Amino acid sequence: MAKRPPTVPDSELDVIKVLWDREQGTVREILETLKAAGSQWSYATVATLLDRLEAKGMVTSDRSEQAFVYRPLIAEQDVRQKRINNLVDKLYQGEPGLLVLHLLKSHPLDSDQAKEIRSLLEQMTSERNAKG
Amino acid sequence: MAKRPPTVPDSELDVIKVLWDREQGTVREILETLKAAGSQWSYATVATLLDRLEAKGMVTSDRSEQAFVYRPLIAEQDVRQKRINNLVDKLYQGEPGLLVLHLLKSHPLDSDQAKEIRSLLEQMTSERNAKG
DNA sequence: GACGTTATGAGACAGTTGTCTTAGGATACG
DNA sequence: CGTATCCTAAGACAACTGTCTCATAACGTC
Repeated sequence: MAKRPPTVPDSELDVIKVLWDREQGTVREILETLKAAGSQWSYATVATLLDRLEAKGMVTSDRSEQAFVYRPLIAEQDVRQKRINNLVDKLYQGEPGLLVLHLLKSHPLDSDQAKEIRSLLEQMTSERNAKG
Repeated sequence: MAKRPPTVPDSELDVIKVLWDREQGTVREILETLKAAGSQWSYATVATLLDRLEAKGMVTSDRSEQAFVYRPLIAEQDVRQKRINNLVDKLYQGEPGLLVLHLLKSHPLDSDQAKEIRSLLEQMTSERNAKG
């Protein structure tokens, strides 16, 4: 039964997000950043999470300093993409448009974003027209 | 450490989706439906998944016939909502608009949907204007 | 060179998920 | 009634997640 492909669960996500923000960091630095944001995790928890991320090839570490310095190997985009695809496949019949519709109906947007979305849509439509 | 709130993992989701479609069903009926859609699960797997869903209060069962008949207690909307909220919180800074933007940029829509989205947006905008 | 500070390694442990086996009870039908 | 069929119960088991403890190794300081 084909081993499941590696995923980035929520707790690991919190850790790698710090790396996306600051490009790199040691366990302690990440821990401090997370603490500042309200996390209660212990040093060991963060270290374990980084280990697991490394085992999955999502981050690398390099020991030039006293402590390992971790750097992300995957981009936030990749994780977003995976999560979206899963959501769309599982709950929106593979139709991203349905998800968009649902989002617009159930979640209020601020008007800047509404504007941006509209102009993006117009742009897409005119491109399509220009081509077709 | 507060127990985690109940979730509906992917495998259970496949099962409850069948119930959303047909309102209710026995283990065997669900199994057959899933098989028709390409699943390889055994009878026992489906039964376990239903048990777990029931333990979490997501479905009920009622034995009037020979076999238990299961019915969903939660709606697809609920699960969608939870998954979206998680996605938006974890990867879009709590801003649904960012997710919409991302979806539009990275996933092509067919033009019917594009139209629908545009008109929904227009409607929203005019409502806002009418009110404000 | 002994001592405290920090870092790593190893691994524990419970809860969740994905999937199944097996034993035993109820049903149906000859 | 005996046998084949279908059902439920019980639980197994490995992989994954969420968290942590503890031993031990390296570093810097007096």
